Amino acid sequence: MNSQSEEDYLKAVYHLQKENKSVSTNAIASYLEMKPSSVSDMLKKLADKKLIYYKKYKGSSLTKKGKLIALSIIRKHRLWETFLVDKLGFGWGHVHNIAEQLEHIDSEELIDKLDAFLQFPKYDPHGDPIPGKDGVIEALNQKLLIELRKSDKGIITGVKKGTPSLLNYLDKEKIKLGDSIKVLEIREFDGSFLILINGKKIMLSEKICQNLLLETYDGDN
Amino acid sequence: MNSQSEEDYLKAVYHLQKENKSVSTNAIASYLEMKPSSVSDMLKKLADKKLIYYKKYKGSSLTKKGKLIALSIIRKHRLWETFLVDKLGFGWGHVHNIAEQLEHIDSEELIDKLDAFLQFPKYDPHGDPIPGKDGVIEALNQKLLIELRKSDKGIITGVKKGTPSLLNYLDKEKIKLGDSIKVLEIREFDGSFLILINGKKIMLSEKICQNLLLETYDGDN
DNA sequence: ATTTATTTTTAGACATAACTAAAAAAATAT
DNA sequence: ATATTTTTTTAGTTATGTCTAAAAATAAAT
Repeated sequence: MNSQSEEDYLKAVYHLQKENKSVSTNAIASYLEMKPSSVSDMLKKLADKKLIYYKKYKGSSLTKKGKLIALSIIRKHRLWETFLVDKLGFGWGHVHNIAEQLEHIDSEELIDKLDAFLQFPKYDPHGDPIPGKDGVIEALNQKLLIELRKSDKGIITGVKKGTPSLLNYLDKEKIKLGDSIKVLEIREFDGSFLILINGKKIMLSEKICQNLLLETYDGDN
Repeated sequence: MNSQSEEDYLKAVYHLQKENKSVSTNAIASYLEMKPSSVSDMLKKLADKKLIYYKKYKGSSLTKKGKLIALSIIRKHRLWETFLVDKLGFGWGHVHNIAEQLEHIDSEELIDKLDAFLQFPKYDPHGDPIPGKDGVIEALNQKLLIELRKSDKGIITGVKKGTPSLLNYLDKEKIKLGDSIKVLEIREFDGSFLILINGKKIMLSEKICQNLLLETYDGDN
């Protein structure tokens, strides 16, 4: 068994690791809000356990074993978030901290039964895919709204950084996962987007567009 | 906030503490499967935090504050057990260890919403009462021995008035808390009871029977 | 190519929460 | 009443996981 702390580190490396590139000690430290020296210590320990590859001064990356553990934590996190929103009626902005605790509960049977209770959801309330028992995670074809051009269409599937202020804003504007949008116009001078959503025209600032994830489908018409 | 460990100790004292009597260090140690020296250390800490009363060599008991915390943990434990059995389909024998972990999740909002989701259950799957938010717990189903009828069974849970003479008498007869008894016969003329306890038949006067508390379970056979 | 700045690691300190072994207090027995 | 046993506490050790401060390695700048 791995400690809660070890699990947090593995998850951090997983989230920071883009395309198998190794992750710097400082990046992990700032992600976890800890000092780099603490991270160094832990990396050594995780390397001893063969959960990460680690070369002094050269950063670290997950081994197969480490990645599987990270994915199982993420699986638990996202299933619990789904439970909190779908069953207990939490707003999607309020569940992260609680799921952060629940993800460390140790019982495979519990997660299997929770999964069944939720009817084997594929995505969590933020639109992030839920890894399977076997660690297989669906990489759906997501783009940031900011990457779209005029006339492109898409379906909102998630947010890049789920800060409460963003989530509250989306709630207020009645923008939710699954909504279809079409880009009507892009303003040169401030990068803001005029979009069509639920039959209404809405202005979204560049900042918002940098954080909205969409599944795009070919939108010539 | 209190650590998981501190919460476990408070819960242990709560469970061991019958009628405000103080609990011995050894009793806590054996309940938690730890060494008495470890318990001593922790008792000092909990006393500093005003969660228990503690006099060296004299045992410990919960303060009002400590008792409220213990009850809130028990509330969480029993709500989670109810969830596991009623919603996830666990057998009631399999839920304890998982609830033991879940009870330490820190979020009042979570517990309130879980309570509502379960439709404010009064008892957990083992039949134990679930304390309310305010720490009010329904007294368990205790009866005086005098209220039982022929063939009834029960487990001794306490005494109504703990006078020395009564306690001495019980000691002499080797009657202690937790002993199972069965009513064999009730004598009309003096109200005395003939009971079966520890495989032996014993006569108990009416006076004694008016002071012995039992948890009864259905005892037709 | 050296110097300077940044990143990372090491070394040592601290808190928590457990342990063992020994001392002290309380309870029991002679 | 004293001796023995049991219970409880103290003192010192250990493991985990954090920290600060200083040293070492790497990266960036002149």
